Amino acid sequence: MQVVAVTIKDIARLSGVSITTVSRVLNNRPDVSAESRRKVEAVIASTNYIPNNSARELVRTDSTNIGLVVRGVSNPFYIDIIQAIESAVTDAGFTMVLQQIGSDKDEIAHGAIMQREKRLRGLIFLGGRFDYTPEDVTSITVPFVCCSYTNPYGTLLEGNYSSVSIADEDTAYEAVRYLIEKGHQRIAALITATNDRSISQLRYEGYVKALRDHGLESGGVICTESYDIRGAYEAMAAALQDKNSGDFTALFAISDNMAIGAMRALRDGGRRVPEDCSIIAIDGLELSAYIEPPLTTLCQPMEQMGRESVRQLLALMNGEGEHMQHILPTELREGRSVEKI
Amino acid sequence: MQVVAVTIKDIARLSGVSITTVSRVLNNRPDVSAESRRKVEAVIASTNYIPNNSARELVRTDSTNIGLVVRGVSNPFYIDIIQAIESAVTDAGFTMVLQQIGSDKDEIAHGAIMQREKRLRGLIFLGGRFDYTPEDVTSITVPFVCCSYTNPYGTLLEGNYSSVSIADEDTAYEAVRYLIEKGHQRIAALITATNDRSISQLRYEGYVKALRDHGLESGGVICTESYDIRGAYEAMAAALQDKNSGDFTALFAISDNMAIGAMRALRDGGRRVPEDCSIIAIDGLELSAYIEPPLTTLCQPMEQMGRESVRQLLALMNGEGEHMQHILPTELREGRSVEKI
DNA sequence: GTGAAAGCGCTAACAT
DNA sequence: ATGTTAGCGCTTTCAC
Repeated sequence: MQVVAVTIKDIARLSGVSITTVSRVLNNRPDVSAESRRKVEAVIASTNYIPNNSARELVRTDSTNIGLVVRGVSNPFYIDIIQAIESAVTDAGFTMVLQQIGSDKDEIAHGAIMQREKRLRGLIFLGGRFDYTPEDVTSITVPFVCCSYTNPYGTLLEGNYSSVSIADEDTAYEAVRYLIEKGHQRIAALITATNDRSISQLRYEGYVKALRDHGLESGGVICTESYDIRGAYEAMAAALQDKNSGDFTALFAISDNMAIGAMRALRDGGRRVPEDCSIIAIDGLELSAYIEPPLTTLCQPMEQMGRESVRQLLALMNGEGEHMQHILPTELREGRSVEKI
Repeated sequence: MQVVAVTIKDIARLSGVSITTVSRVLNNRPDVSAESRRKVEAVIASTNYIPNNSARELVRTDSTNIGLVVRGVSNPFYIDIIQAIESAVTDAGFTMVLQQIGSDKDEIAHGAIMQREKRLRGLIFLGGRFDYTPEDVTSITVPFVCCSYTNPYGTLLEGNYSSVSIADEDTAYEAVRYLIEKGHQRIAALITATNDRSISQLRYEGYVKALRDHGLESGGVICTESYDIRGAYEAMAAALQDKNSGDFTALFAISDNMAIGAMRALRDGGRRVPEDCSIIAIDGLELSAYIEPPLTTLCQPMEQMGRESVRQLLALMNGEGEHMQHILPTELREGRSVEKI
């Protein structure tokens, strides 16, 4: 099955012109006679010739590649962002090169490798770590933008990197305040961990602050193993078994996905949603509006987040923009998962 | 921001050895003295040097790349398959190169290009067209496997290509028979089109056959613009407005996603699920088990489908296997979306 | 309008 | 154990 590749040399030989002329045809250069062009194109078509990209990239000094490193393959929240980024990148005349990596991998290292391999002009990180050090960042020598997260713990200087995200802590605060305004006093939180330096931690901190500002005790903090539905289901099911937990009238979940898992566990435990337990979440997946009951959630502007990341990156690439932390607003989408009590 | 790249030559110069020695260190060859290796590694670390992959791939004759072309970016059904493929490919010592393309794009053309650019040893197509011609296929000169679909209309000879999929028509038949066994007589179908040569058409044919075999009339065929939730919602909502439609006690949806959209539209139209309308679908998304009511669906063995595709591909690559159409079984997962009447 | 020749960064004989 | 050398397939001066 080993096929001997057709090269530019073969095309040149078969069409009776030089390699240079073939190259010109390949790159749509004007300085080729119609006659030569026709011959070369005919040979290319008949041989199924496809230029070797490695060779092209090796010799070319410029490129139009923008890299996108996505951390955490199966996060449904990313899909719309990826599409927005892809279309914005394409609109700007660049090519998006996507790389997915597991949540246990280091996106900076991958980005650095990709930058060289693909001769990237810029990089976007989607869903990355929070604790970059200035040294980490030096391995990336092209402009980059953090999309959907920022560097809240100040391990980077604000003027030294760019990000586009929501205000996680504030958004969580708003979600919890919404529940409080609906009369809830015992509000539980469904998170991954209180101190894992992740989005979960930020949203948890918003939850804590909202409770404190309103003089409320926590209705329980339920931690999951993972961000997925099943993890949320199991954590909630376990919490309901626990006699010390479960005494809450409302739940704040850090993601729609986790809210859906928790909702099922609540029902399986004999609690109705929202009659016995209200639920609010953050993310705003399209799906969440279709389930029963429709989930009340704070929507991230995914489309805008993607486009804004690209806009910022292009500005940096052109040497125009300053580094900045772009904070986008979220929007409450009321479903029927929260009830006034 | 234009950074002059560090090359192997610089590393050689800075560490006082030849380029070859650096190359040996890079490729973990044994024939380098500990001393040289140490020096080279130190220089590499201090310069953040990353080998230029284009140059490596250009000169290498072999590669360990297997390409995966995914058609239709946002299909949630693919995510588990992709992960299964990735892990199987990695386990076999190969690297998976993923490329997503829109449903309006031609995966064969992309695969052909990718094959050359990435020096692929094999290709897997996930979610492709049904109507390949033998000529289309000639542009792919490495072994390939069609995953999740096959070539049911016989435009290819069976012994000339490989595929791993479910029996779409039979599975749809089974779904509809399940509804019939539950006492339903007026069963509607939610599909994209009756004759678009897609999975939708195959499943529609299974629906038609099941009705015919049981002497039933169709309860209505509802066609959507697209495979997504919203498209299904709108199509169903429109059907319910139509006085001539809507006279069904059960719905067969060709995908979980579409079932979820339809379920919402039914409820918004004042119908309870399953009391007023039962629903069954095909796919078996994890999510579908968590919604209310849990969706009754015929699960595709996504994990197995991915692994089997890789197994078949590796066999072809080794010149061992024969071309074959692998048909995997589906499994009924009963939720509570179907009621006996 | 066309071609010869240099070289992109790297690997792999083939010396030594 | 190490270095010298010849290309991989392509683009790009620079002549003509």
